[in-house]
Amino acid sequence: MEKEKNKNALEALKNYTGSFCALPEKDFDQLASTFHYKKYNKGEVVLQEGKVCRHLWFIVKGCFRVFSIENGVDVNVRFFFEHTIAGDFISLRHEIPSNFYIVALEETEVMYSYKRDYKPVITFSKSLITLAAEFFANNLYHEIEHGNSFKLMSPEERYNSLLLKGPKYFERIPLTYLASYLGMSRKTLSRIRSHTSEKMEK
Amino acid sequence: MEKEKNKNALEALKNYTGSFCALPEKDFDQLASTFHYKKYNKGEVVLQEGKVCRHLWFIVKGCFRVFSIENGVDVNVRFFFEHTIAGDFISLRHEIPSNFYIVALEETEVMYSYKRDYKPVITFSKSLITLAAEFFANNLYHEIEHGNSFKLMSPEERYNSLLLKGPKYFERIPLTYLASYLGMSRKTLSRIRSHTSEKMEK
DNA sequence: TTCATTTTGTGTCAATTGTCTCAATGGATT
DNA sequence: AATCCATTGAGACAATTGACACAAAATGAA
Repeated sequence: MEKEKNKNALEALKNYTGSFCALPEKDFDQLASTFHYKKYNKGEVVLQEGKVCRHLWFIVKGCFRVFSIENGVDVNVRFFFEHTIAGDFISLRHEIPSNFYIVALEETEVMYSYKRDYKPVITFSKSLITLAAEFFANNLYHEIEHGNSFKLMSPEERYNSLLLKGPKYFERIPLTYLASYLGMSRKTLSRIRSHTSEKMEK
Repeated sequence: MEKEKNKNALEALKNYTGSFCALPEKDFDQLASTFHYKKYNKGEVVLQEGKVCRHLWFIVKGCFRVFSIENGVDVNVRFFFEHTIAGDFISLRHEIPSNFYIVALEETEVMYSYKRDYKPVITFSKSLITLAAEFFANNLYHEIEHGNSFKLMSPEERYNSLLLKGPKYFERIPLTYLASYLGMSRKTLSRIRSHTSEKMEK
């Protein structure tokens, strides 16, 4: 049973890496061998603020939210859904304490891998370095677009562009968390929503 | 004379790549051979909105601003200073028309390289792929931090954190451009500045 | 220097957004 | 069914921010 889950999870991981670049079987297997299966309960803390992030997580099923507490207020900076690689990339890279909490929003299955395990494997394989470069490039483009949205768009436009990214945000993430992710108060988000549904009725 | 400039520029490029990872002489030379020297006048358009970005620019001296015109308003999303690599990375990667203008804010000297020239060189060298991965990772971290600043900080805190990044922003970039980069109106930026200088006097 | 242009600071007023609050809603659990 | 708890929507009011306009200051060119 546990083996079965592991197999499916590795299959998903293989699809994920494959979406960036084709890896020789051997290289994928070596990378995959550094990953371990784990399940988090809803609400379980994945990474504690102040701790160095020493793994990354490939999410097989479920999602994480990344947040910090600023003056007692819960501010969500990011969400990770299934079939993406999660982690505090800044803490991972510089091996400094994380400024964020990571918590499972749902019951979440992951494959996780320690940096001390995957790093040397990647360093010695050209195809895995290419994978890493593609991964960072891909993340960079999404960060740029998300960051630009704060300069180029009004709160309402940011809301609409999140709608376009798919319904999963609104189906699975409480609005309170989405509000801070969109850089607005819960009240503003609520106003936008009632405003747009009014329009819909007309 | 032109050769002399070229030599200095390549020296700067070498320092820059060296800050990410040590490259074998041969690999650096191959990469460097794809770069050409060019000088832009102040105000000169480097990339036109709607055009595909086909090069990247290593800035030897001077700076670029990246902006788009939203409803007739000039919104600055990024600045590139000397000793960094500039470009519209999204347009470059996907070879789609850029949403942005890039314009020289000062008289600017660059080494530029076409993607069609540098891409194949990088692809065949493990150390150059590593360089690319480090480059993307480094940019990603800065983008993450900048993006988070819109969720975690007030306009005034964003202003202060830009001050901490060094005086070059305020010495070389008109406040009008900085305001939109910081996601606030010129009026708000001006208020913050007069507010903080009041405090300084007390 | 002189003139034109760009950049900046600020006043006024309107619009937007936020804080605080509480009641309604909807699950989940027993 | 009854209870608990997390989530949501919205009212009242305050604070922040923005749009517009204009004058002062700085900059650059002739």
